Amino acid sequence: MKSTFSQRVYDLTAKIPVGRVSTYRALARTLKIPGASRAIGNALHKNPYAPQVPCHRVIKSNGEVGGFASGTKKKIALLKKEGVIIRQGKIDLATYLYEFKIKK
DNA sequence: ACGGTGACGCTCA
DNA sequence: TTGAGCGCCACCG
Repeated sequence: MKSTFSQRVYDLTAKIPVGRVSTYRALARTLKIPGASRAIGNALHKNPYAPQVPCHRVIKSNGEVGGFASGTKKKIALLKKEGVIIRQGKIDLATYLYEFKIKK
């Protein structure tokens, strides 16, 4: 369906299951635009589908929570509630990272 | 149409 | 390992 880059980001983000997280980088790769990691953050920042799109489940590729419109602290708190254990503001990607199916 | 900004990523020192 | 710089793409004014 014709939609903007951001729209696809929201769609993928909404597919992230509870207790799991994804990275800006992973989303960009899924959209076939590996270098659009920054644009991902930009899209989620505006995120018009707030409760519908769990943008707090999207973190940086290095495991850091990254940023959040309501505050990084809030983001971490939400993730912890979801069952994600965070250490030093970092998340275990090997344990919680959710990988999307990369279309080819 | 143009330029600046931004919830990032990677390389180099 | 930590810190700083450059490059990336999409959106807003």
